[in-house]
Amino acid sequence: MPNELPKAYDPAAIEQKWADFWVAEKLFDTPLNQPSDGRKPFVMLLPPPNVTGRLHMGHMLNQTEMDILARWHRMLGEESVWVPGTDHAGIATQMMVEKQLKAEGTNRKELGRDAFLERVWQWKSQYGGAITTQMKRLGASVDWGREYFTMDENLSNAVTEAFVRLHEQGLIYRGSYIVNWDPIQQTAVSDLEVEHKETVGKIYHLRYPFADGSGSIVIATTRPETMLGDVAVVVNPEDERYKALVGKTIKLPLSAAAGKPAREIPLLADEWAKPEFGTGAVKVTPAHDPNDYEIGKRHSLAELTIMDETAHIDLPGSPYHGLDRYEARKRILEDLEAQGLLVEVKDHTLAIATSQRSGAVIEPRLSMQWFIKIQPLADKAIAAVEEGHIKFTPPMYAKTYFEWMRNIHDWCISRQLWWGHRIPAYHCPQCGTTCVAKTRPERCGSCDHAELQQETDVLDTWFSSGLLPFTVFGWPEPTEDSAKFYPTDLLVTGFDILFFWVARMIMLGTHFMLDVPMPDGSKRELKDAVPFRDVYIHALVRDADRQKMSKTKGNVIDPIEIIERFGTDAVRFTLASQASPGTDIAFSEARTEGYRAFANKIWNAARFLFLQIDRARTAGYKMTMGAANPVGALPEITPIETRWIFARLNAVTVEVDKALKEYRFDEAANAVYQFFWGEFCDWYLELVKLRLDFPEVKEGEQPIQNPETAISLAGLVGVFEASLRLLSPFMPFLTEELWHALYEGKPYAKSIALTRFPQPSDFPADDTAVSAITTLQELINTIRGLRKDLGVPEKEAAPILIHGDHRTLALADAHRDMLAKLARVSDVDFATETLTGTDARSGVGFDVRVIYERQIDVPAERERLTKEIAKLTKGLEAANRQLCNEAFLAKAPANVIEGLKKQQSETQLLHDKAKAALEALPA
RNA sequence: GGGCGAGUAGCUCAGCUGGUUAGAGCGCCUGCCUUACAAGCAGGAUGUCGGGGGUUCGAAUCCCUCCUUGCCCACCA
Repeated sequence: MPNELPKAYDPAAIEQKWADFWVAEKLFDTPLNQPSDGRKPFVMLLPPPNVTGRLHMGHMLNQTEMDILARWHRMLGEESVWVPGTDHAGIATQMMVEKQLKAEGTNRKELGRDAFLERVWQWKSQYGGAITTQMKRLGASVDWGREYFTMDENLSNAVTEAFVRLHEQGLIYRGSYIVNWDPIQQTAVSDLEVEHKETVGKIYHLRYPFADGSGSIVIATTRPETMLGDVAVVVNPEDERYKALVGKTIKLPLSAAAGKPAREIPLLADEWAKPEFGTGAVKVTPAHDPNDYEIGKRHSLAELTIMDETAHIDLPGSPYHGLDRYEARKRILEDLEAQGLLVEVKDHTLAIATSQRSGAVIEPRLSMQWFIKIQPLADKAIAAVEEGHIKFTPPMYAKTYFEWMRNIHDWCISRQLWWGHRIPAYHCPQCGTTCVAKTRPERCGSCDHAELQQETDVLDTWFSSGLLPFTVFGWPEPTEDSAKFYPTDLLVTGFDILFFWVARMIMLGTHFMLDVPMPDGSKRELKDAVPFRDVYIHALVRDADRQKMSKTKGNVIDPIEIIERFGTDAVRFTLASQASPGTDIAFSEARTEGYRAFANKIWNAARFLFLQIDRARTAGYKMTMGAANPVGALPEITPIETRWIFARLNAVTVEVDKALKEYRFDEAANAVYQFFWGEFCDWYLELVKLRLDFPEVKEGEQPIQNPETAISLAGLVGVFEASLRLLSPFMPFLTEELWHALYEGKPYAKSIALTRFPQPSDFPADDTAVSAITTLQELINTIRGLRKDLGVPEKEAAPILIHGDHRTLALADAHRDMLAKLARVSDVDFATETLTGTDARSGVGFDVRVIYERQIDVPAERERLTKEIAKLTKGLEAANRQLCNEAFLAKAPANVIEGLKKQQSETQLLHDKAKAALEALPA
């Protein structure tokens, strides 16, 4: 029997069961490559977590938001397709396995490329599923039938295809350029993978003597070790101090190597040198600094590489050969000082570039890399957002996006790693030609050599993930899925990958999909080439003190641990209710406790309901549970509170619908919370108890059925069932459990997730009922407050005397039972005159007196009334000021004036009554 | 150096396309085990909306300025 629910809600007892059920039953799977069935699809791509990842609160927030939307759209009857997958995460995964190897006393080079890759796959099959297992525990309603891994064969083929096409289109080039070099990973990384850290370092002024012995020039540098690679010194052509010296030759200190004399380098003029900075003279090291590289190009200078891949000096014959860069710096400074060439050392704040993954200080390095010529892609990506084909929420992120996109640099896509998509380029060892092809060519196209070697570099992980919105649907093949599901509707993600991923998807999506015709064969336009139509950027989840969560601070909240304590639904609700766009979430357990209480409230409301159902059955009432259909008009005899709660349900569904359309998860969550707790539980359940009278059926007697009771019970069940459906996108576990319990294991659908989401049109609005209940609530609240101040004991009933307008009196008269139940009113009597005095209080349409012998606390009442009068006076003054203002009356809209007038007269009334009450107080 | 935000009750945050007397949750105070729920019920207190100036009939909301604070981007030796 359903009423045998435990008294308190225990999420741990039910959640795993439903999580398993949803996956096992493939409830959220959609058929692959089927022609459209005419339904509107709702398509989202889950931002693929790294295969090495563990679930954190950011994931949980992301998945909660996406799941609310996926479930909502699904319940609206749309084909909700939410594609999950994991990213191979080149650097992260390779690091993970290399760490293992190190512990075993070996390394990847010893193992060799093939064996190493085998190890990585082995690692992946063993540990790679951790994060998806955690996702399943969250109840994310993703389509597991479409789960992918970015290194899957089909996706890898698509990556190759994309690379080859870009190369054919002249958008990929290879060349020797200065890149951000990570000396620990020994790979190039893109600009985005570099973090700049403000650090107080030193700036050194070094004296470079002229070769002719005619003097010297002092240069400034923060990296003195790079002087070994200097090929020139430049000064600004307008710099009066140095104008005359330009053209002189410098004898570069410390550059003498075994058997070789010191190198001589020229002093040149270049705009780059800013007279006001440092000494105004800049040393030029083209192979180890991006600016110097440019200078070098302008003056056709040599590019002298002096460091190896591990940032050790690589200058055979030099005394510094083999030294680590910092050791070399130390030695060089010592040697310069010994020669009297170290002029000055000053503190200097600079932004040190470090590698995001390894933390290594980036060493700019000249090396052969692959790049994407980004401008043509960026142009389309900018247009897509400018023209409104992609909408950002919150909109301010569009500004950030434009800012970055308009200052974009070519993207270095090659990585000197082993784990990843290997670049489909082939080098001829004989003639040195490189060709790009989908498959390995038999022979070199230039010299016919037979043994071409594939490029050893792999692609930046973000290259493949940037293609996902179309590759997951089968691109480059023209599939039904692609026709139906591209563009996806929405991307939900964090701002941290706005450039890494979002921007790249937009660039690659608009680029490649523009070439794919529309399902009807027509040419695709930019608006349909975009990878998604909406981007919702969510906040960062911080700890309760607004601190960023980090391992070093030890304030990381583990979602799995927290859901074990509070239940997944409570944690989801916490995140949703805080998810106000543009604001970070300070995750506090206190709040989660509050929502656990909410879950418990729902649970207990269900217990109450089930108890009533059992009582009704015992009394011979027939119960039908199928309430998921529109309610339509209510029968004549339907009591007012049931009319009211249906009208409220109508209003709250409007609110939720509006909020979710705007991605206002907080507003949606607050609306359902307020409705369920503040209205359904606090008022409706209490009121409906008055109708639920089930007399005991004696042996042999025919049960007597009260139609009002029957309709109330049906209303109660109907509203509760609708509430469960309304709540289910937010709290899928609890609602699934209770919904199945309500139908006693024989529900009309396999899951509440497959039912219809409550719609405004399902529930009749009823202004009369709403205003009646509102007035009764006001009356009850007034009586409750008065009783409290009079000191009437909680349990004791007291009679009231009421005076007021006809409508209010009629309501009070007709609903004495409500007053009795909710305000402990023992009897209602009517007065013909205004009621004042210490035991009376006024509402807008009434005065009410509670008859009770104990006198009120006069000083307390005086204080209360004084405060109230002050507040009313303030409001009154404000209103009067406005209403006496000609300009206001002339310019303000009519409805505002009307509203103010009405409010003014009501306030005046309350003010006068309060004033009278105060004056009536005994001295 | 450039860009984008934030400052509202003790705490975390709504409200900000200007319009009635600024809200919620948590916390706090008081009284209640009222047979769905003490993870509960009822009642209560709490804010010159960061400071200053301006626009307007009307400003938490728009503009200027200052203060405090966060984030992103950046090749200044």
